[in-house]
Amino acid sequence: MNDSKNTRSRILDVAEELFSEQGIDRVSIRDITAAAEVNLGAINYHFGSKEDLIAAVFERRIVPVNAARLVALQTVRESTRKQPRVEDILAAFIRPTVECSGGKARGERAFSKLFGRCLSEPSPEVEAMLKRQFEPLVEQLESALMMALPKLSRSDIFWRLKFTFGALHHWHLTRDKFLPAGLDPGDVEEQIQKLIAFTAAGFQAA
Amino acid sequence: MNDSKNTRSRILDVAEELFSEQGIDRVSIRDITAAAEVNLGAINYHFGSKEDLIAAVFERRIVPVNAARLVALQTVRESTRKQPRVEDILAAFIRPTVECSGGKARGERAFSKLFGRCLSEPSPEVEAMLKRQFEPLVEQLESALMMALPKLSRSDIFWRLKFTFGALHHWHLTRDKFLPAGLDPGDVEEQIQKLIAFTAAGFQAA
DNA sequence: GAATCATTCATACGTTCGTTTGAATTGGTT
DNA sequence: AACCAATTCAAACGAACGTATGAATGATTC
Repeated sequence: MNDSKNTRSRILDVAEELFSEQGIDRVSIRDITAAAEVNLGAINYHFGSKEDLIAAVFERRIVPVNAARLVALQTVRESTRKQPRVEDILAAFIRPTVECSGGKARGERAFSKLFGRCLSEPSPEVEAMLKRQFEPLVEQLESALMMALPKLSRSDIFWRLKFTFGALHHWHLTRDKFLPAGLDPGDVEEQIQKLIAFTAAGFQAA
Repeated sequence: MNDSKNTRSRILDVAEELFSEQGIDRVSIRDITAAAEVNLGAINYHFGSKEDLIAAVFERRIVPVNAARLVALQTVRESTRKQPRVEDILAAFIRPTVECSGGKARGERAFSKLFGRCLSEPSPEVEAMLKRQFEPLVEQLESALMMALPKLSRSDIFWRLKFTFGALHHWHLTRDKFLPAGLDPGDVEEQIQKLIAFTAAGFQAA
């Protein structure tokens, strides 16, 4: 068990959790190193700078998620010769964001919030990274949706996809917040099905 | 023309624009006072602290918007004896967020981004303020939606409303970002209609 | 026109931030 | 045992932060 790897990955895990909980700007590298029980200099040694750590934290999650999305999308396209189902396309887009979180418990929640937060982080570096990571995915998504919904204009596809992004990420970000008392939130699978049903119906609106 | 009022409102305007553009945590009070061309001490003098300024900036916009939403919602309920239309309820929820922005141009964009940002700000103070400002509105919204869609469970209403929140706020936050080249974004009215149509269809999903 | 109040101003305080430095420590190789 | 590269460590750096202070300035009232 390499000790360096331990330090590095412990920093990544702690940073992910703190970023998820408080947002990037409210977490100092001293917060991270203290919680990870590593030396203050460890972040700059292993990652170079705070910005590089931020990129590493987000990319560690987003890269495999978007890769899984592209694979799932390709599967949908291949399994249907003519028109893919909207639900299947949206499921290919939505499901990997929960399935790639690995274990459950608080690790899952941290990832979920981190993922939800990434689209609302005001940092220009994060925004540039998002654009890079999401561009090919959005392209494939739009193309698949145009096949599934040939009546829709490019503009309609674009905006409805944006609404879907918003619903998905807001769900990730606040799924354990603002819960009214006495309402059973149900399990994750239920919530995902609700989200897919909601957005699929939105796409199929007249 | 009271000079104090000028300073106070100039601070509010500048703070709103900077918060919208960069997020709360990335804007220092020195940024604000410099852009507003007022003295560094002006913020602490007029508002007490940065936290109080933040609250003032958000509440100045959210209070009238949520008030207008409640009025519009009441109008919908009164104009229909039995079942209100889902589209009308959602319009009562969505339209005030653009109509209360006052003038157009960059002022509107600043308000729009500020509004989109408020739900994703990680500050606990902002979150507490949101809960206070949105609780009565959400109550009315859920009640009206249950009348319009009696087949839906409370849980369904809750989650679909959350998805709607996400779509609305993400639209506000990024409506001039990630626009693909060669796509006419259309005007605001078009986009709102698309959003209402999308979410209304989502609510009416089987 | 003197006194009183609200506002503006320049300046400084203490804290926290990201980063750097150079020495100490570790683990593996010869 | 000696060496070397990788890693950890304590300490310090300058910059930026929110806030506080007391003197100047302006307007209002008597």
